[in-house]
Amino acid sequence: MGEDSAKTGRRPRADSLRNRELLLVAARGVFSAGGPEASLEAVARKAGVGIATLYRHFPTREAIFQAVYRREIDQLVDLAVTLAADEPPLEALRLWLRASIGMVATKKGMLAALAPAADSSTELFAYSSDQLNRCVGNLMATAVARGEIRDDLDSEDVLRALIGMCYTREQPGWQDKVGRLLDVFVDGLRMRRNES
Amino acid sequence: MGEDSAKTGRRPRADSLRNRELLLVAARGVFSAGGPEASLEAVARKAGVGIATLYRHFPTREAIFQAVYRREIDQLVDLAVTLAADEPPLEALRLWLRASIGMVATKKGMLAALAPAADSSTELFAYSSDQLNRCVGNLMATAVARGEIRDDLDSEDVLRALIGMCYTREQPGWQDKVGRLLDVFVDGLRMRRNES
DNA sequence: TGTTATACGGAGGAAGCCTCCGTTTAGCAA
DNA sequence: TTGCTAAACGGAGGCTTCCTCCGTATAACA
Repeated sequence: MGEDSAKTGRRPRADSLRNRELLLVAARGVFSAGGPEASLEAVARKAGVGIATLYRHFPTREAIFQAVYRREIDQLVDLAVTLAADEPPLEALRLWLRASIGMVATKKGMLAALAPAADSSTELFAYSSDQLNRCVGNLMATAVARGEIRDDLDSEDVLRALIGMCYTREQPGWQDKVGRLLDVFVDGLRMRRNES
Repeated sequence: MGEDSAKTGRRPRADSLRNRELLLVAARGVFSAGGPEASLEAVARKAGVGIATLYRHFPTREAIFQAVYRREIDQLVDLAVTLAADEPPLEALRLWLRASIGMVATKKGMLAALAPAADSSTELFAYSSDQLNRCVGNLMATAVARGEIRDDLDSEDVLRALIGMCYTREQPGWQDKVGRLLDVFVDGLRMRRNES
């Protein structure tokens, strides 16, 4: 598989990289929709590869979860940077929180799934908490500096609100509902200045 | 099945009652050991009945979980009463907490398993919280009245300690470890009077 | 002791888990 | 380009679990 080929100096095969990518994308979709119980065969099917290919890239259920989750975190970090550059501070925060809903959907499954194997996953969990706090903290700091939002909350408060809202039981369409709740929440963060 | 036979006035069959009992006992054992993922077929095997019998008594996975859990709670309530009558207050509390470990082992699985179906299970959850708090509260009150333990903790604190300790990751033999931790905790509750 | 509602057991089809193995293909060197 | 080979691929197949259906057995009642 990909990692091993590094030993021999030969470049990893293009199809291997491509399939790994396809699997991660498929897994994200499947796990977000169906939780961590979702079948690995469904992931392979959605990715359009054989089941053996999935197992070759990710020997255990946990392995593919971790890979998906870590990538989600990294993408959120990138997104935070992009939004901070391109959007007004408050809007950046709002958009970032909305984008995070999908991540929490995946993660919710992860928490249960990762529980058995403590070692590697607690490390990943610590890493992710750290990264997310940093993102929210930066977005908030900018908005506070511009006087756009109140300054008496910290990043952990906001993250807690996000996660708490996502725990509204998963009816069909829950992600939209949470999105709306988040908009209201962000609106509540705003400094009231000169409103009619 | 058992419930339905009430409609016709005919008494429920003895074998039906017996099998239901066997299934509950077996399920308790299987779920405690293996979490809620444990196979229902394993439960039926352990109970020595056919798989269809299990499904007849408990049409869904959730149904058997709820039945097991509710029974656990009720047994703990009874145990609290018995211990309060038969043992010195502090010892009663200690023994009750130790007995609770098994319940938490079952429940840990339940929380995850019940999550999908919110309605019935939140009711059960509220019921159980209430019952357990009452038990601990009574045991503690007696011990406090006798001056055996400190009086600056309430029943929720102690329950939280119990549950928190049980979340030490499930290595083989975790129940024993938690038992020892609990003993230490209970020892910490004691009033220090005249020790050498 | 006979009748019948009731419950029982297990076969069996569907789906998932994971492994093994014959086939294909991408990288590299000639 | 061509050929070699490590590397990756797909899917069959053995196993387990889920859940249902149905023929058989038996407990309750008359």
